[in-house]
Amino acid sequence: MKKLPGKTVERLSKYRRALLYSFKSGKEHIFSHELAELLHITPVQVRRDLMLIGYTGTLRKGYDIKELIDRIAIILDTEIGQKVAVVGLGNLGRAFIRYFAGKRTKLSIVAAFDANPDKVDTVYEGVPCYEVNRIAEIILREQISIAILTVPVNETTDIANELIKSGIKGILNYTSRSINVPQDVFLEEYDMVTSLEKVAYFAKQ
Amino acid sequence: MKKLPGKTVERLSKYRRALLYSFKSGKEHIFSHELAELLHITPVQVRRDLMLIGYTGTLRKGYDIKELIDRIAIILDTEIGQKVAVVGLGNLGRAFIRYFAGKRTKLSIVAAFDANPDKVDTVYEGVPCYEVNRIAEIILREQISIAILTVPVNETTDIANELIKSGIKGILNYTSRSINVPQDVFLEEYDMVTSLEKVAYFAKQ
DNA sequence: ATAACATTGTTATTTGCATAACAGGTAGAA
DNA sequence: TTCTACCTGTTATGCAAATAACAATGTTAT
Repeated sequence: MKKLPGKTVERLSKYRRALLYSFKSGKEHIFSHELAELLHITPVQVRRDLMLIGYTGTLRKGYDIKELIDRIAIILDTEIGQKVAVVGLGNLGRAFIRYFAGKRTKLSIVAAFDANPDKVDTVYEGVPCYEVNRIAEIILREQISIAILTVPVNETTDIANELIKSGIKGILNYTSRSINVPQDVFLEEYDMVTSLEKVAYFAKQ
Repeated sequence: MKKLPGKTVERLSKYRRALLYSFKSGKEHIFSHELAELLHITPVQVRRDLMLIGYTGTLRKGYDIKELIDRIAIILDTEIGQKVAVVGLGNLGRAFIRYFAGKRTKLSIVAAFDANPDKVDTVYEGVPCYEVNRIAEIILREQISIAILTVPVNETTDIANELIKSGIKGILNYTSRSINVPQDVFLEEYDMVTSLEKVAYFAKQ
């Protein structure tokens, strides 16, 4: 399928979670305005997104929740799943691991890396922590395709290059240092401090 | 001054950090292409942003780093500073507190809240943790205007409403449940799981 | 002196995305 | 039946932001 807009992909992820929640509570069909309300967006936005993935509802009942969940899974997931590594086992890295622990999704965190010897060779929520110099080895062995980068800022560039050399396909960079990636590596950067400063700016006066 | 575009505000935050870093290493002037390189954006973008805040460089030396830092501070900061609360002292909340601990900026985290009795009345990195039912009281007493929301998903809505009732001006919501705010409250939402799923989507094939 | 160059500041164009408008269709009521 | 109400799906418009194009200006080299 043709690549979808990034924002649509983000919403699909959110739709799915909302739908799973509704489905668990026994609901079988949902209207665009109901789904929209859960995400605080407009019904038109919902219908437009679903149009893009070619899913079509029924006029009187809206969308079949189970079908739609499956449809989104076809778009977002891969058959065999994707493996993820957390690089930097600080508070942020642990937050990620905790969230995914025990959830059986197609995304699984299978390794963590840290420079601190106290953390190396421990297991956090089922995820083993390796020494950072083993990145290439473990990524290859475990077939990891995605890395979450939560290391201290001055290590960012080196670690990022190591990840790229190791054949990673996607990086989620939470450090405040922007990184460079080749065209075939997808990069998403998010800076918590910047977000807070943005909120502060718009919250004043 | 007229409100700036959100994206420009975000970049101003990043410019400032890069500039502070350059200034510390002894640099006094910087060209748009140098600043651009640090953030991995284009020089045009830099100049356009600086045009919007009305700062003008010199033709041969580029921008005066110190002056520019001060100029950005006028835009982003307030005279007396803004106080921030972290609601939910989990891994994510601690990550935020740690980052700001000891940094003397105009944004200071002055309170944390948590429902867990083991955490209440402890101090993390200099930030006292209060029971969640004291939100209104502490926000008023400490004149807190910004809240970072990192509570478990099912508590999100109630806590958000409590914050709004208490007169908060900006909320940074990291839970996966979207919230509703009145017009005069600025809301920024970020969902780490969605971001990871987005990276996974674009990283496949 | 003047041409070539490097850099800033501004205007114009393009792009991606959200919003709005509307066309189509089915169930139920009158 | 026929009308109304209420959905969905699609096309059209508007908006914000990024990119591109270009005008202005001072510096250096010839």
